[in-house]
Amino acid sequence: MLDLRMIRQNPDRVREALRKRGEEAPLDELLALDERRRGILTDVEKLKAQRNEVSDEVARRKREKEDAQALIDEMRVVSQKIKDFDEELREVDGKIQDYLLRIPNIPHESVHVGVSEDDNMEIRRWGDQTKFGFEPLPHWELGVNLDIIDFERAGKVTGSRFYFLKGAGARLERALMNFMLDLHTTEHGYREVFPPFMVNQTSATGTGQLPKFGEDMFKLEGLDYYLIPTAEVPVTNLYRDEILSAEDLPIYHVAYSACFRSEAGSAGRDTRGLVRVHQFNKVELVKFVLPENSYDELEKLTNDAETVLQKLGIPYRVSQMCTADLGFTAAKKYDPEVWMPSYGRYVEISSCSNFEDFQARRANIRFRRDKGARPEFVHTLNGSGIAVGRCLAAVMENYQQEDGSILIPEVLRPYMGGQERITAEK
RNA sequence: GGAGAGGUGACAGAGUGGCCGAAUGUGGCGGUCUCGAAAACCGUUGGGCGUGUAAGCGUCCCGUGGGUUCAAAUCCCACCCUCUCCGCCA
Repeated sequence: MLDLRMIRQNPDRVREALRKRGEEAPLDELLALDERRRGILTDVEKLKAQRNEVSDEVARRKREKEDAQALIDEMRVVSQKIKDFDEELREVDGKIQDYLLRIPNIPHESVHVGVSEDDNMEIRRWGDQTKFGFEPLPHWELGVNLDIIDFERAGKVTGSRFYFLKGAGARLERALMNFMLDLHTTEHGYREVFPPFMVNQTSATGTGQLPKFGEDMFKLEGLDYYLIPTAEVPVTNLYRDEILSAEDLPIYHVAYSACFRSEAGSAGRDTRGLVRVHQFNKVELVKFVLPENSYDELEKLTNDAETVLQKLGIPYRVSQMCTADLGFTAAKKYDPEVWMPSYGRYVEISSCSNFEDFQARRANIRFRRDKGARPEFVHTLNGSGIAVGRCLAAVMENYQQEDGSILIPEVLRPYMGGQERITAEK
């Protein structure tokens, strides 16, 4: 959420920034509401001041056993006026909140302008695209052949876009998760948290999923619980409505969670395999930092995600999102993308963003620079470190052998009981 | 799920209609004292919004949201959360 006072002071700057994202925000209406609100506030607060003063006088007279009836009658009228004003104020406030919660973040000045995802820019590349001396198979065929992924029975048991992992496949998934968590906790300084997989509406609003993107989440019927689309939601909301002290910062958290996405509006896309499913595992990195450090922290965060891919030996590149592809909440965003032989292109496997104070303002996460200083909003960042399901697919495809077996990357072998290769079982 | 108890400032804990944004204690910060420290003593110590260059002024906040009243931490209603006992359960 943007700062209303900032919008009031720089409406043109905000309009221009949003235009770069391809958004038209109805700022005039918002600013009119804001003016209306402040007008009401001035009036109603005057009346309240009067009421407070007269109430004291009533109390005094009662104590002195004097008559106060005239004052009481007078205040009855004033109180009614206050009530009317308050009601109007509530209404206006609600509308303002609604506007503010639907305005996206402002892109950072270092983000290049674009009109679609085609304008995203590759900024670096690691490793060579995997070459095969044979016709490589997509991971969904490899998985079925080796009987380590079962889409068909998942369709029976649940529905489309679900899958079972079996045997070495299930273990490899677990190995990836543990490898990532261990890497980030022991080498990159993140503290592990294991979050709830459901959150309430306030939390989903805090990180920006609501109110605009409710249909992307699964909601529990009759309850104020949403299945999390990413651990970003519970972990960022850890410190909602809190004032941290500057010594606490930066805070780095890493969290494993299952992620649930309805994939509304993506019917027909990536219908096969593990790339686009309703439930997947992800290891997420979340940071709370001082505002002046957040862009350095974004670079480090992205590197931390990339380290996973380097250690696994999977070729990848990093794209910087243009203004049109930042998503609702980010001021700047990098997407590490892995080489996926079946797609013949790089596929997003992480997304590393700096939200500046956009989420912190929504979730009211603040810090105090010094004792007695007034609280400021922290900057929040997060990035996948990394998506486990897509990573499993990338390992399978890039490490497949001509005989249909899959070589296990060195760093995962300790997590696989020393196993070096996945072959058909039985 | 059933029965009961409770949610007040950083923490502990008073306050049951008016001088209570809130006693007192602890902690924090500043000071006196001291070679220094401790102790003791003195002072100070929340957040939001509006207004103002600022100092300040005003207003709101005692789990949340409504209501009663001239006036609510205090009375009423609903909800949320915590704790205890019972039931169920991985």
